Amino acid sequence: MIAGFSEKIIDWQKLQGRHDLPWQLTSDPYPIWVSEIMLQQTQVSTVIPYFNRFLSVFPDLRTLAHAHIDSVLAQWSGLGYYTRARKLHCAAITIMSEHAGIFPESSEAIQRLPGIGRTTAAAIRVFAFGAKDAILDGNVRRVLMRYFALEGPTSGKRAENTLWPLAERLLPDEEIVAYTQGLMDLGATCCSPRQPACFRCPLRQGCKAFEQGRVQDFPAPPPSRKALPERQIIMLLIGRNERLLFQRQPEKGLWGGLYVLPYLADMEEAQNFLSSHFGADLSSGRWLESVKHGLTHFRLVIRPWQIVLKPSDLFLEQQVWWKPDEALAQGLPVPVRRLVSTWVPG
DNA sequence: CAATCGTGGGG
DNA sequence: TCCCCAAGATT
Repeated sequence: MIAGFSEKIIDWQKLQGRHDLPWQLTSDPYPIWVSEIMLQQTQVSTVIPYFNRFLSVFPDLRTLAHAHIDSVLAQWSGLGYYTRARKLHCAAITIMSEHAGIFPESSEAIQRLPGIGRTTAAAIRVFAFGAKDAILDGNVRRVLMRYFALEGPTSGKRAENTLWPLAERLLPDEEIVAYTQGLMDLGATCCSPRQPACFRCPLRQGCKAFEQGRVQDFPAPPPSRKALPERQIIMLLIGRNERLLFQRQPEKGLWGGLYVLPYLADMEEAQNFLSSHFGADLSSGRWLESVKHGLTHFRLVIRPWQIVLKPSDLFLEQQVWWKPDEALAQGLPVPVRRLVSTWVPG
C-alpha cells in the first residue's frame, strides 16, 4: 500500500473528475458494458453521441439480443473496430441464453463473453457492482509508469508482471468507483501522454518521474515504426435507376460485416467484375476524385470509378441496390459513406 | 509475440 | 502534412 495514493485520486476525482458522462448516471451493467466496449481505443468525446444513439435504439439487453446484426452495425457505423459490435451482439445473445438475460457478476463469467478482456471486465464490475477490481488501460499504465518511474515499454511480459500486481495493491477498500474513474480521468485530462499538466496534478508529490524531472521519459517511447504502406483500390459506383450497387464485407477482416461499394485491386479486375456481372464495359464510366483514408496499419487510396448501367445490361435479383439515403442508414465504413453522400446519379 | 482491427483529433 | 495515439481484445 502506497501512502495516500488512492486518497489523493479519490479527492481529486470528486472535485476535478467527470461525473456526468451518460454512462455514469446508472449502475445498470448493460449501458456500462456498452460504454466500455465503445470506449476501447476510442476517446470519450467520440463515444458520447454513438452511445446515446445506441441506447435509444437498443435500450436494453433483450432488445439488442433480438436485433439483426445489420442494425447493430448501422448504429456502430463510423466508430471503427467493427468486431466490437459483432461481439457485443453475440455476447447479448449468449447472456440471454446462458444467463437468463441477467448480466453475470463473476469475473470469470464476464471474461468468457466475447470482446471482454481483463480490463473491460474489471471496469464493468467496478461501475456496475462496486467490485474491488483493478483496471489497466492505457491511461492507468501511463500514470503508474510515471508515478513509479518504471523503465521499459508499457506492454509485454515484464510490464504485465509489474503493473497488474501494482494496480491491485493500490486499490482502496472504499470508494472504488471514484478511485477507478479518477485514475482514468487523471490519465486522460492531467497525466496526458504529451505535456502533462503536472502543476495541477494531485499525485505531483510522490511522483518519481516528476521528482526526477523526467516526466517525459515515462513511459518509454515505443520504437518508431516505419512509414505505413499504401494500398490502392478501385471502388465502383455502379448506378442503376437512382440506386447504387453494394456488397457485404465478409465477417473477418477489414470492415467485417459492413456494406461497401464493390472494390477491386486494379482496372483489369474491375473490368472483369463488370463484364461478368452485367455484361457491361468500364469504358463508359469516369474517374471521380480520389479518397485517401488512413487506417491502423496502412494508408488506403480509393480511386472511385463511376458508371451508369444501361437498361439492357444484366440484372440479378439478389444484388443489393440502394438509393443513397437508404444506404446511408446502413452500416457503412466512413470512406464509403463519403462517396455515397456525394454521389450524383448519371 | 506481432499483427490486426477504424477513426478522429491534437501537436 | 505527418505522426501520434485513444477506457484493448483477439488470433
